[in-house]
Amino acid sequence: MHSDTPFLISTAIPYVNARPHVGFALELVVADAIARHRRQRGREVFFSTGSDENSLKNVRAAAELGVSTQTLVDENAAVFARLREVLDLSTDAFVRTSVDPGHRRAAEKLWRACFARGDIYRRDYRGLYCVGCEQFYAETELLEGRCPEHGTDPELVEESNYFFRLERYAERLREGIESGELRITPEHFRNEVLAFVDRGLVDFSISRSSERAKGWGIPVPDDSEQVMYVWFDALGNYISALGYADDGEHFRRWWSPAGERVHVLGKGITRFHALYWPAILASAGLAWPSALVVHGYLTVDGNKIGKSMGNAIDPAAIAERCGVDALRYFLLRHVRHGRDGDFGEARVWQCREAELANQLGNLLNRTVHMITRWFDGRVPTPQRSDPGHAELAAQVQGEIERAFDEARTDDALNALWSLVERANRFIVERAPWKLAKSRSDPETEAKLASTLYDAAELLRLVAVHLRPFLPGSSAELVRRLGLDPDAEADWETSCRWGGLVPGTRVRLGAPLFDKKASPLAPPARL
RNA sequence: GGGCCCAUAGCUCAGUCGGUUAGAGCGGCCGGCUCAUAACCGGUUGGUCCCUGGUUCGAGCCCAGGUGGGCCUACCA
Repeated sequence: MHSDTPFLISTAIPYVNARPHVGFALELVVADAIARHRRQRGREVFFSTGSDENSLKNVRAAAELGVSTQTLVDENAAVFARLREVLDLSTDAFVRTSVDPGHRRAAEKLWRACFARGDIYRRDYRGLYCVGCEQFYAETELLEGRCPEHGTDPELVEESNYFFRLERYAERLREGIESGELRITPEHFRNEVLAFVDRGLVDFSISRSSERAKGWGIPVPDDSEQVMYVWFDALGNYISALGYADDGEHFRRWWSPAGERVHVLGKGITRFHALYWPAILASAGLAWPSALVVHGYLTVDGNKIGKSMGNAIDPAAIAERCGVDALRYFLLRHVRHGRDGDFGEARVWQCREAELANQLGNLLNRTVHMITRWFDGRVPTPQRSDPGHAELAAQVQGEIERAFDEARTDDALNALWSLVERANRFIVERAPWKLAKSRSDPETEAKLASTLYDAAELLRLVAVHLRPFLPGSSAELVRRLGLDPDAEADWETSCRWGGLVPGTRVRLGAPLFDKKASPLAPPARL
């Protein structure tokens, strides 16, 4: 893989009818870790996110609050955009579908391209429509003829909409997914999509009457009576972020078949990304995404997250109390890739204390203290490093690379943690505090020096690998080891054992993860 | 109604192709150590593998039927 191959990564763009909750923080953080990891390995990365503002749900939410739709959307989009700082994200673009001029033009251009291909046609449609839900229901979905959400009688609505010829792309989609042209991870979501294709794909509606949409949304080109179905315009954000509307150099570079194009999304919208979106792209003569990374949903203390449940946790509040890195750490290690996971502030505190403070923070502290005390704060020269350490370094690097290839951040962190565990065990085995009592013996002195070098070098490797996950803590770790966090380093070189130069001056400092910060004393039993 | 996913230790989860005594981390308990943030290290405790039936010499794993939870459900087939 050439280092100049472009790597594009995106999150889905959420509705902004309410404030963000931790579930979306998971998606952002997973995408961010992947983006940072690829940059670290020398790739050029473009990481985009944004907000889906043309949804009818936003219109409804605004009406309930008695504010204009644009006002609601502006305010909430700002809160989502602020997550960049709150969650320490490395995003390069934030697309706002209701205000970015480039987005509207991109959606129009995409529509026209599909239309020119003959994949968009008009058809009469009649269905049972619930005004409360703003959506159509099949008869079988109704409960005793009534809306399952509201218990009201649906209206029989008849209108003419535009449709996309999905059926035409069924075989093309199946082949692309089976061959891995479009990778879907984890595999069980790929299987679900293929099973869905097997049952037959039918054309889908891509517009609504302007009246039903309350005038909100992007008008269909050359037909002001209709607005685009929100999914058509929302999916387009991935290319409007790159400047598709102007077909400039930036767009051609990043949405190029030569690079990688990865979408990170929640399991609920897999179908839109695995079928509708590639079909639209194929119709418009554009490349497909190369991979979909599908994540599961979070529950909170075992309960589904919902506004009506009043348990929509604000990720900013968690980051404020526990620290961004503890939140990122929990989401990236303790929520398994592609699976649902349970979130709770007590869980974050618990792993912050047990793993971040006790295992990692204390490892740094004890190592720096010993070097300061016995070697005047300078990393000693090792006579002979433990040969197992170079081997471990290579093994961990390989495991992390393989895990990231499949977006398994949890496994990558597990692999990384074996370095932390190894270092703590190694220190106890060597018992440097005993060696320090017989320093007049050259053999003992050499052993002491080698022991502390190895501990510090293991910590350097931890910092290298921790960087995509906990960028702030990684940088601080690097500073404590007396190195420059901003120094650019080649991936292979930085992963190799022995990078720490003897004589480097380490720095004492406040605990990396201060346990006194925990409000939960004692930590909750889980 | 249909499609799909999940269920293994108190908690979070591994468990390969069906193969001997079902594993890890966290928590609990006991011990060691004193460099360190009362941290660290070792040992140990802990199981109705959701239920019922089937296939098999042998099932956590395969098959059928249930139970519980989750996601999707399109002009429906």
